Amino acid sequence: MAGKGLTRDGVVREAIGLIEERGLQALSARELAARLRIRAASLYNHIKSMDELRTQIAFYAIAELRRAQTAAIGGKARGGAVTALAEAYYRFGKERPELYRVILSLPMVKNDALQAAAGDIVEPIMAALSGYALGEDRKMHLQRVLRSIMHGFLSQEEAGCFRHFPVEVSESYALAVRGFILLLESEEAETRK
Amino acid sequence: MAGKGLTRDGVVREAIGLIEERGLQALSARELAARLRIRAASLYNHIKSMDELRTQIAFYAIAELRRAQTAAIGGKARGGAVTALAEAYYRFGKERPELYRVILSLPMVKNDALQAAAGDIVEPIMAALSGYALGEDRKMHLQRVLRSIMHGFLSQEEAGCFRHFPVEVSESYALAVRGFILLLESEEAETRK
DNA sequence: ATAATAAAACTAACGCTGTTAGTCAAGGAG
DNA sequence: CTCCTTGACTAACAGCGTTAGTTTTATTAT
Repeated sequence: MAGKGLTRDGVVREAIGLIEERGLQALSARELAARLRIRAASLYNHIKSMDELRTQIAFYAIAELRRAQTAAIGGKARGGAVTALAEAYYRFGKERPELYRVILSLPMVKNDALQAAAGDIVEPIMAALSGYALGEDRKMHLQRVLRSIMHGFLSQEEAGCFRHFPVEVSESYALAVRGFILLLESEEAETRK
Repeated sequence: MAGKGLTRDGVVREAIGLIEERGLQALSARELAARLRIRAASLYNHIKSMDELRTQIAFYAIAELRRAQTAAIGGKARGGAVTALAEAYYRFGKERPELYRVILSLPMVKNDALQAAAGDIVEPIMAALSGYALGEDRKMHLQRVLRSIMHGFLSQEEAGCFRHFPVEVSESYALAVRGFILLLESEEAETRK
């Protein structure tokens, strides 16, 4: 091995650090290279392209989000699990905004492996719904609904759409989650009948 | 007046055409200029910057979305109005995907006037909810919820998150809307009590 | 220890991006 | 007819990601 002991993961980690510190749009080849005390061209000994790097970062972001959600539902069931999951999702968006931005910016990229990874977020949600007596298809539909609510809410708050009206944002979110649980119970009753 | 009768609105319109034809990321100063049979630098006689142009495009996109929603709820009330609104929103995302992408990409930009315009989308939604007996604050919360559902759903579908599971996407959306109406009725009952 | 090898750094350059400065030509107003 | 504004132009800059080709450096084998 030659060089400065720099590894591919080290580059990714430095990129994440840069993003969390100075924002997603501050990530550039030259800026990242400077942080690593390297010239921009040398980055290409470790990564294939900046796009691939961004994909790698997205993998990390998705894994972190998934971890937070899985941890949140531990030991809980039904409404409690759903509420905890939704809160964990929200907290992630708030505490690591730049990392969450990476996930928000995914629609722009078209990458099969990444889309599959994004599907990983499905699992904890399905787990949270497992306490409800629902068919697999129904559960899948409902999982999409919950994901839409959480993702949509954070997107809009990030965009500043909620800023101009003087009613509590957290209350709106709680209401949304409550509505989802209502739907869950209604669907469960429908299934049982 | 000198030049080729080119106006600021003409530039914006050409940019929208370019975006709808070749995609949001195909929009560049030189590409747009070429379409107008002009050099890139000459664009700056009509627009202040590419960012300002993008903002202008976003204004248009938001106005169009709002128009579609307002038209959809015409003559309808309560559940019918909400369903029609949600369908119109979904259809807009499907029929003019690149224009909708512009709205999706808004979070990245921080622009006060634009955020205010984004608030315009509130109006038709509030109108759709007007048939329900709800306090103003409650209505505002619920408007946020519906917007989150619609926006979140299209975001995720755009991102390809729904692609890997063989259950109908439109059914998931219909379920989400049904759930929202359930919440609406529940909140109305709460208010009346 | 020294020579060979492979990894990782380097410099230089290309084509792309948005943008500014300075110039020139053409149409309308006094 | 002249003035002057308007909108086009050319030339250039700094930044971006990226590639090719070269040199350094660290490890391994002799």
